[in-house]
Amino acid sequence: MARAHERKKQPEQVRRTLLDCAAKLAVEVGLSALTIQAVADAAHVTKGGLFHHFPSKEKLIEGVFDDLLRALDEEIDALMQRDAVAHGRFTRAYVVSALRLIESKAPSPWGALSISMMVDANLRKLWSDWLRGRLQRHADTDSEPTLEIVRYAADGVWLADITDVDVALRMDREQLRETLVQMTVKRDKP
Amino acid sequence: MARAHERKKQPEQVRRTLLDCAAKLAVEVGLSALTIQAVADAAHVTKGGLFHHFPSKEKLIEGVFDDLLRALDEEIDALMQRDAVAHGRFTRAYVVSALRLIESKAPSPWGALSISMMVDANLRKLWSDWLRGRLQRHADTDSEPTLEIVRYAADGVWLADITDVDVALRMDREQLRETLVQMTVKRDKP
DNA sequence: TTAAACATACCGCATGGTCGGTATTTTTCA
DNA sequence: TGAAAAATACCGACCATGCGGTATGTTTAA
Repeated sequence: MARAHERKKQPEQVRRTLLDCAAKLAVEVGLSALTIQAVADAAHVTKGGLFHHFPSKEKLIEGVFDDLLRALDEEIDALMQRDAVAHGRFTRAYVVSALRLIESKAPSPWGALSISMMVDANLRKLWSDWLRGRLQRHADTDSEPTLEIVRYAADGVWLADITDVDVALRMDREQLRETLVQMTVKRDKP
Repeated sequence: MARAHERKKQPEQVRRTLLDCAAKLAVEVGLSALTIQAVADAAHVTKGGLFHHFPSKEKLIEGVFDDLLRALDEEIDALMQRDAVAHGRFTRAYVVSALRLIESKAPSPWGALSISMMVDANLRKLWSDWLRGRLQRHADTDSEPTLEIVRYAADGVWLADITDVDVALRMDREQLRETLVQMTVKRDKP
């Protein structure tokens, strides 16, 4: 098939640009206010061009979301590899990833997208499937009740952050992460 | 045709019906897909009639949301009154309320509304203010780090529920609530 | 009579999506 | 090799429609 070096025009490049622009715009204006036209403009493509790559707005969003999930997968995998302790390994990576996502100053598409994920049943399923998959994969190390609660707490922290619920009484991220991670270590029976 | 001898409608009644219908519809179709026309239809009123009571769609939603917050306030207050232990009293009520909201079979407006709350900056502020207010009010009993984590976890559980993220590996609500409540009791220094 | 509480009709407009056409590669095959 | 053929990538004008909102008329309670 494709044998020569890809030095000429980039056929797949436009699709990528579209995806990137959609993600970027989703951060700026929120997914609910995201318009196909704006994405096309940002990618220096007409609406017709966009619809050539994606059959519908829905599919475009799904594409962006897929990207995000893949990136999250990679990050979590990397974290888990560096973790020597088996018990709660995934949960720790989950917590750290979640906190890291909201810590990074540069607004990642996660904020806008994950909010919309909750609104859109389609995206919800993508997320649900992703999480279920990982949990099944790590059932041997991460199904302890305490670990579940820790994951829930991470979700809560993350939620509070992306929704800008800042109540000024909270402990800082550092402490929060430390405490949560601490909770994942197995308690020895006294 | 229209029966002439129907009881007169109280003026405030229509407003209430509008609010209720909006809440109900928000559950069914999601707030982002909620249309003013649908609300008016459901309340057996025309769009003009609706706009007589609410100057804009935004205000209508806000009205519904206000209702929810008031109801939550009442529930939490009631729970706190029945709680003899001071430490973590609010957090316990918060947890129980949150879990109860998603436990009730009848879908409450909380699901759809709180999802949209995250999307809409306006509603986010309402929530943020509400929470900050309560936390300040109970600063003496509910500012321990552990309690904060418990509240986060409650948020996470609630989030997982309203977003239908069902991963089949979770512990049941009963156990979850019990564990969380248990975490709110003050640990004696060993 | 008067003001509130509705109904009716209509508007502006943004938006997702379509459709026919065209330029540019890639493939086919004599 | 190279020219025809076909597939691909994109343009740009257009459409259908639903939506929030308004302007104004009509009924009802007091």
